[in-house]
Amino acid sequence: MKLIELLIEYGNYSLNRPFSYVYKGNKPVDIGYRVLVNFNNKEIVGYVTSIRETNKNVEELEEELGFNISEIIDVIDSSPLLSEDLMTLADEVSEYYLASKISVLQAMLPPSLSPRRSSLKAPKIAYDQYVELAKYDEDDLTYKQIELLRLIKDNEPVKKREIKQVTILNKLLEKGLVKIKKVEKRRLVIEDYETPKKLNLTEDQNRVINEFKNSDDEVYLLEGVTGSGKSEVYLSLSEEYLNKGKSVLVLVPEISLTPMMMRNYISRFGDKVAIIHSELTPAEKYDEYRKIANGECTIVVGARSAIFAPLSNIGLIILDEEHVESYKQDTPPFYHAREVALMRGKMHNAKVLLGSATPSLESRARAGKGVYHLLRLENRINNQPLPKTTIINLSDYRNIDKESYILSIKLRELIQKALDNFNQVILLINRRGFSSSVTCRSCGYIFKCPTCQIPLTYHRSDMMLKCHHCNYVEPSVENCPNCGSKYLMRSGFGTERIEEEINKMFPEARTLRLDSDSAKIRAKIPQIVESFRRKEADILIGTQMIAKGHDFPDVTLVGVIMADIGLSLPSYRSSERVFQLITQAVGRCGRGDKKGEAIIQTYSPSHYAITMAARQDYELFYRREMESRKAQGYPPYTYLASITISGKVEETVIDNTYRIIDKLNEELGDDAVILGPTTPFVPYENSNHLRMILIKYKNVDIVRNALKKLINASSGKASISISVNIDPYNF
DNA sequence: TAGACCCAATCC
DNA sequence: GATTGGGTCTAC
Repeated sequence: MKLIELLIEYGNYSLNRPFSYVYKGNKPVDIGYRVLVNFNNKEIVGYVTSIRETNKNVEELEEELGFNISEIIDVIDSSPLLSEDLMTLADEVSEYYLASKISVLQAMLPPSLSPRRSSLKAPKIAYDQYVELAKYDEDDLTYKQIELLRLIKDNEPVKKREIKQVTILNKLLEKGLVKIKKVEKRRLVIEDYETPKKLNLTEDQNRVINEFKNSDDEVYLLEGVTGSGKSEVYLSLSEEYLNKGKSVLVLVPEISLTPMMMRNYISRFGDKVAIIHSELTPAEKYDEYRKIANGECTIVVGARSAIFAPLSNIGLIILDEEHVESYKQDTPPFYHAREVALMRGKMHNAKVLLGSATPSLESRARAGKGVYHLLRLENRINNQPLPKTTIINLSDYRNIDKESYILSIKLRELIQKALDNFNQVILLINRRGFSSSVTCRSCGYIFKCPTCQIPLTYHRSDMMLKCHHCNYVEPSVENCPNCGSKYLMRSGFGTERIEEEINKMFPEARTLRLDSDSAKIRAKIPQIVESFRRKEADILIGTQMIAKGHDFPDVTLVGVIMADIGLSLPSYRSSERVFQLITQAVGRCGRGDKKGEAIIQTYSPSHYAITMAARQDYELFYRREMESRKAQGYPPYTYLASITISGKVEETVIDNTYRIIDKLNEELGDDAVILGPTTPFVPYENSNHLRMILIKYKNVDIVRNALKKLINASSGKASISISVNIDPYNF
C-alpha cells in the first residue's frame, strides 16, 4: 500500500499544504501525477507531491498521523506532468509571489493537464488515422480488393477517412494486409507565411549582436527606438542558439494584436516553432504543449504563460516589449513573466534578453546599475528620421474652431493633406465607446454599473450602456430612471465618437475602427489590421491596440486625440503608461520611405510624459520620472505589495483591514510604509466588499516573513479572505 | 473552495 | 415544528 501526499485543487491559502491519502490499486503512480480523490464529500483532483510504500494498515497510519485517511479513487495520469526543472521553478514562483503552490501549477499547465476537476473533460490527444501496407499478397482477393491494395501500396500512408470504400478496406484490415497507424494530430493550423526577405543586418544591429555574443552577462536590456529593427536582432540570435543545439523561448505581449513576431519566426524556422497564447483553444494549447514537451519544437513563441513552456535545454529567453503590463498576471498567482524569465534563465544558465523602445523603469534602473547589460539601438533602419511631432494645446481656443472641439484645426489640415496624397492616417484615442459617462441634467443622476459602481459608457453602435470593467451591459434609455427627465447628457468621448466626427468631416475618407468592441470576435483584429495594411481604408481609429508593433509603410500621420487620458488615473505608473503609449503610437508613422508626422493633442501640453514622448526621448523621460519616483518612494526605489481583503459584510472587511494594518505596523515598524485602507477602483465584486492595503518597503525578507505570518494567521477565517499581490501594477 | 453544521429568525 | 438563511468550521 502506498501513502501519498498531495495538493488539492483549491487555491486557498488555508489549503496550501499536503493532504494524505492511501492507494491500494495497482496503477503506477508517482510524484507529479494527478489523482482523483474525495475531499470533504466532493470528488476533486489532487496533485501528488510525495509517495512512499508502507506495511502499516490504514488504522495504524491514522493513529500515527492523527486524522482519518481515505483512499484515492483513481489515478489520472500515466506520466508526471512536470519535469523536475519546472517543479523547482514552481517552488520558486510560489515562494516569491507568496502564492499557493497549486495556483502556480494551474497557471503553468494547459487546461487539459491542469490539476483541477475541469481538466478531466478537457480535450485529449487527437489522432489522424493512416492506412499502411502490412504485407503485400494478392492471393484470395477480389479484383476490387486488389485494386485498393495496389492503390494503398503506391500511395501509403493514406489518410483513413480519404478511403471511401470502407467495406473493402475493412476486409483488407481483417486479412492483415494493411494496418492502421495513429499519428498525433496538431490541431493548431499554422498558416504558411511568405518568407519576408532576410534583411541584411545594419551596422547597428551587428554591433549589438556581437556585444551580446561576446559577453558573459546573464541579462540584457535592449533599448531601441521604434523602428530600429529589434526583431531582426531577436531572429539572428535565436538562429545562433538553435544552431548550437539550444532551444529558444520568445515572449511577446499579445499575439493576436501583434502577429508579426510569430510570423517572422514561423517563416524563418517552420515546424520547429510552437505557439502558445490565450486565443488558442484548449485542444490547440494541449497539442502545442505536448509538442514542446516531447522535443519536437525547440522554439516557443508565446504570450505570458509561455514562460512556463516545457522546453528543455534553454539557451536564450527573449521578452519583446518587456515594459508591457500584460506580462503581469492580474489573478493569482499574480506572477510577472519577466520575473519568472529571470528565474528560469538562472536555472538553465540561459541568457535573458529584454527588449523595448520604452523599457519599464524597473528594468532600465537595473541596467543603469549594471545588474543588466544595457544594449542600445540608436538609429532607425535606413536612418529613417523620427516623425516630426507637434503638440497641440487643446485648452488654447486658437487651436480649435466651431467645426469640432475634438479635432484641432491643425490635425484636420494634416489629415486632409494625407488624404490628398493617398497616404494613411492613424488616430489614437485610448477609450472605446461613444461617451464615457451619462448623467441626468435635471437631477444629476449618473448611470453606474450595479456591480462595480463605476460610470457606464454609452456605445452608439449597439445603443448599449456598458461597464468597462466587468462585462455588464444594459440598453440605453431616453429618460432618467430617477426623475424621468429626458435631458440626459453624454459627456466625454471615445473611438466611436471620433469615428463619427471623422466621417462627418471627411465623408470621402474610408475609415476603420479597431478597439475591443469592433474586435469582440478576436479573429477580427488581424483582419482589420490586414485590411488597413492593404490600404482598403485611409484612416484607422483605435485604442492602444493600434499603437503596438504594427508596421504600416504608408502611414504618414499619427494623431493622438487626447493624450491626457490616463494621466489622471490614480497610479504611480500613470506617467510611464502615457509616455509609453504616445511614444509607441508616434513610432507607427514614417516607417516606409515616406516621412512621418505626428500630432499630439492634449490639455496638459507641458507635462513631461507628453513632451518627452513627442521627442521620443526615452532617456530624458527616464531621468525625470526616476526623480519623481524617488521623491514619492515608489518603485524602482522601493518594492510594493498589496493585500486585498474581501468579505460579504462590509463592516467586517473594514474592521479586519484595520486590524491587519495595526499588526503590520507593529511588526514592521520603520521597515515599511503602510498605506490604507483604500477602496479599490472596483470596490464590490462577486457580492464581496473589497478593501486594500499597500505596503512600500525596501527589505524584501522582513516583509515577506511578515506577510507569510499574516497569511497563516488569517487562513481558516471564513468571514474574510485575503490575497497578496507582490509587485502589483494597479496603484 | 464548498459542504456540513449550528443557530436564530421566520413562517403557517 | 418546520423551513430558510447567514455565518463559521473544516477537510487527509
